[in-house]
Amino acid sequence: MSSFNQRVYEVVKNIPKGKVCTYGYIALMIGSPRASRVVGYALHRNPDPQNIPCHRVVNRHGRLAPSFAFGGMEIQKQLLEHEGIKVRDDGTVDLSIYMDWVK
DNA sequence: TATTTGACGATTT
DNA sequence: CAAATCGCCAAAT
Repeated sequence: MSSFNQRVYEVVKNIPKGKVCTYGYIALMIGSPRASRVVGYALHRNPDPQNIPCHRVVNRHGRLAPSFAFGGMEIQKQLLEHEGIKVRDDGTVDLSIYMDWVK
């Protein structure tokens, strides 16, 4: 119980619809501000894709995962737009707008 | 069982 | 201002 991965999973689930979050912030929420790496890796394994909308998680620049996201950035981009999030051609989102829920 | 690496981020040099 | 290094934890080899 209380595994690291579990906490990441819970925080990501807690992300409001139409908003995004960064790996670093999730790490901060679980109590390890420097475990952003582990957060990303935890989502990489994605133990529960049904409840873990990885497409809502971006890096601190608001950029989507460049390597891969469940099939391609295009899909992620569409999912984000589907939630009402504007995604630039670069695959970046305005953290000033979509991250204000934490502030 | 031990070592290496991996969707990142902050700090230090 | 830029580059390099440290920190975090788990999974794969």
